[in-house]
Amino acid sequence: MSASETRQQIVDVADRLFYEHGFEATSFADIAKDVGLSRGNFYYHFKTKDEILDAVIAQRLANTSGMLLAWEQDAASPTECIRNFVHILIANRTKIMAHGCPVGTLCNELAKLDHTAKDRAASLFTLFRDWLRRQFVKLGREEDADALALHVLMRSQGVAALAAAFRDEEFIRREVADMEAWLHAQCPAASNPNPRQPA
Amino acid sequence: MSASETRQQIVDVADRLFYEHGFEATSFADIAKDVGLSRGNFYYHFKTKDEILDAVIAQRLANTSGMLLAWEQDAASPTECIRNFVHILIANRTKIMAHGCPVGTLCNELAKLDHTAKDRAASLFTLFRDWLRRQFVKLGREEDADALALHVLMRSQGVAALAAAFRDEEFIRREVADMEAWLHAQCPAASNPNPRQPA
DNA sequence: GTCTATATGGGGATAGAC
DNA sequence: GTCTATCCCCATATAGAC
Repeated sequence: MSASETRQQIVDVADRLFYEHGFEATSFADIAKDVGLSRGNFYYHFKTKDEILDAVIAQRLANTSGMLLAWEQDAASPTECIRNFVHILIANRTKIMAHGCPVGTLCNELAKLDHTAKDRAASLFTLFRDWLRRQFVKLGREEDADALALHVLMRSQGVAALAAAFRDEEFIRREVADMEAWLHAQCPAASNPNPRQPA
Repeated sequence: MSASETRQQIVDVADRLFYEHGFEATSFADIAKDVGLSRGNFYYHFKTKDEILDAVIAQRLANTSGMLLAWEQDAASPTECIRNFVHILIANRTKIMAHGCPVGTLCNELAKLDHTAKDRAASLFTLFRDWLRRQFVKLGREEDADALALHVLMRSQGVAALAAAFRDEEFIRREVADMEAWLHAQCPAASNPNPRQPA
């Protein structure tokens, strides 16, 4: 196998394990085992655990950027864009109930560890924040677009946190519906040619 | 020093360190150092790290119960009670911006570790949930009291998570004010003899 | 590029002196 | 009740053969 392919596999596995069990609790041996690599060979690809974390965050930033850009190109309206974001909670409900929000929990852990990468992890939030702000600007809410973006982010974080604590799928669906109602109330005049049902 | 005093000191220090740095990242040596105890002597008071965690959670449950009970006895109305809860975000803003919500981040970590104590940590949420539900019942919202309670909890979790990621105090104050407006809209007929300003 | 073997350090936990 | 000394395991990280 080529070095780049192996490296990619390592990042993919590390990404998943960091999400499922946390950064600190995931050992090199865990990653190597799932990739099917010896611990020794591991260091050919990554010198330190922090290097893997950097690669994982970089990949998440790239994937998230791509996803948001695609949404912006495909969605019929800014409202539809924001709805897409909110519906991540339902689409990923199983994983969220098991492990929480991938971004929120990582930021949490790195902040407690006072890890050097904590700000880069938080920049994942900034990606969503700026993108949401842009949607609200398009909806004519220039003045409080950033506050609205943070409000949507805040709600999704709260839903993910409680959904994980209580393992309550009905709670997720209820709060997503409430966010859609809130969204509609924020921009009542917004065009909405392709309405989607709450669940 | 008596055994019970030393034990209490250990629990207090562990409580703080678990909050500031997380459960796993806090070592026996860290706790012992802050208490002024040798690692060896430590095991006279607690046999395992999980025992300390149990004691910390038990203490948090007791303290929280006491606080909620006192609020219920002192507050002029259920609305005032809920407002007290929401205002924890402002009262503890410095610590929240640094380390997040003590309950949410602990539940998070224990869930990822699949720790046996994760459900007991989540019961801290249940304490708030049941208490909030009771307040909404008093306000005449029997039918959806639990959903409203979860909604308030959800918002406070979301605010704590983002406040920690962005270190934004203004965001906290804005969202607390928004929650108070929401609360007022939920129970417009509720008596409110002692209104409190948003900040 | 992949392996085995190994160095090094930290953390949980124990034994036993005082 | 407190201490020092120590054991054991696991995790990061390295060296060097293949």
